[in-house]
Amino acid sequence: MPELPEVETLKRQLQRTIVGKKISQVIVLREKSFQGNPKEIIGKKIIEVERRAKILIIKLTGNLHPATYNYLIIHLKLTGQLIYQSKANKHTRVIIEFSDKSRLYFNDLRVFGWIRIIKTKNEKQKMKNNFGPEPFSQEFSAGYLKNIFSKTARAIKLVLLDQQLISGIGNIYSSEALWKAGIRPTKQARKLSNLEIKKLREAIIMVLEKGIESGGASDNTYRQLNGMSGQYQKHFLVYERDGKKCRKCQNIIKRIKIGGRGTFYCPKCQR
DNA sequence: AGTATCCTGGAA
DNA sequence: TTCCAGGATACT
Repeated sequence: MPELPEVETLKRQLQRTIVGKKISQVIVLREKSFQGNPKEIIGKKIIEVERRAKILIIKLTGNLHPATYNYLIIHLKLTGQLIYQSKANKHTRVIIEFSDKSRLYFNDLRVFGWIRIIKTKNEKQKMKNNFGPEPFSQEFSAGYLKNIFSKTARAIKLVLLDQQLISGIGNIYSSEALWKAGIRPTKQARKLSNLEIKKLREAIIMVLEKGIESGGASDNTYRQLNGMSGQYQKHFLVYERDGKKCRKCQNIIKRIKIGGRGTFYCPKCQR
């Protein structure tokens, strides 16, 4: 579930909570959830926390030259949670303990998520370069979208989910943005008009901003760093509203599948 | 471009 | 008991 707004919420909360702390212990309860040797990060301090697409990057002190750093890369995938000062439950996969005895719990019901150690800035940069532009960046312009859309016959919904083309949009916010822009999710990307592209770009930025303001969407497993739910699910425009009335035109919202993913739209006002 | 797959648990 | 789920990738 965690998409850009959910991961950004955690990034901001981690930044003001764990920066400066020293890792004293790493407990791996499920091998698959931690890639690399957990002993390698013991004794290291958290320098800063950043986000790229749906990934968290925690910068750590290195152990050789002062200018070398290590990085912890975290992908929450569908059901990952990062909770600070909680206690373990049956879905806890990794516990990171700091020297002040406070703890960060990585819970992940479906075990698709992971934590990974990256040892060089170069490797981190390479990882970051695999993603398309961030929606809040200058690069994410109508011109850029027009260019990538023109090259594909895929449905617009699938293009929005493609992390190599655009960073951070997942199943929830793609449905939300397409509804706001009045575009049918099945429409071929290359067939969008300039006006539709402009509207879609603005809609994407607006729904992601609203998501961040709401602390993310917690209709299911997502939680903020303190364990509390996000609130965006209370503001869903179309997502999970199948069978209900469209908020714009009162028509009934439909649910279909695109690329195997549940997709919600209004047949009347999304063309 | 479409489907299976990694896992677990809740809903149907 | 079967079906389905917010991500991403490896297949055909």
